[in-house]
Amino acid sequence: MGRFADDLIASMKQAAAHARGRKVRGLRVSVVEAPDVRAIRRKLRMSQHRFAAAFRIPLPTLKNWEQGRRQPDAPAAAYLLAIKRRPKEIMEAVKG
Amino acid sequence: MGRFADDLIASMKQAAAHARGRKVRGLRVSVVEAPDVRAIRRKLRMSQHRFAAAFRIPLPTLKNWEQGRRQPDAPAAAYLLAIKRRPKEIMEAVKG
DNA sequence: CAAGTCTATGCGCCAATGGCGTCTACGTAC
DNA sequence: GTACGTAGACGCCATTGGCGCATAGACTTG
Repeated sequence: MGRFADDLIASMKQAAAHARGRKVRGLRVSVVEAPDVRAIRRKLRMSQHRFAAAFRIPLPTLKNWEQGRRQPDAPAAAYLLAIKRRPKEIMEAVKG
Repeated sequence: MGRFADDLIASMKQAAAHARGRKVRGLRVSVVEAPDVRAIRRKLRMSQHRFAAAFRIPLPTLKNWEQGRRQPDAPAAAYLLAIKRRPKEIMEAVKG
């Protein structure tokens, strides 16, 4: 299987997990839809490593999100939304 | 005591908590210094309620941070850093 | 003065996440 | 072949996220 197939599978797992339980933290429901981290990253053409470094997200955490093993909590979801919409500005803002 | 004295006390509590244990999550140390949330918010002249809403941070979470009861995790710290440096852009980015 | 509103502190509670390490697997290049 | 970089999978623990409720000032209004 190629990369795309793997991605599809991963996405489906995420979708399944997403549809299954919408609880995010403390039994509640998230207000902001957690953006698709991988899609955002791929769009920026960055490896997990670089993406994590650029936005100061611990690599294991990013992996957890992309693999659907963990769900970004509310502040993280907001952060990702901001990254999605203004990647360059955010990258600049958190640099150095 | 006035508002400023209260703020000072709160800040000192935070400072104490900060100096005491530098662990952030999973026994490790944070790379990004967690910005002073209250300072950022005050600078924007927003109430906790509005600040939380504007940046999609759950109000209780914001309170925990400001009271020094909890420490923003790495992604949250990065988010706060971004907010500190480009408040308006971020606010715009996560709006709607 | 009292009543109501807004703002913020303090704290208990639970499940979920953050964060790390390790192992495995795939591709490409040397 | 071997080395390297990227990424998926999973175990583990302490800490946080997230909520609710009670309390306490400050400011306005009746």
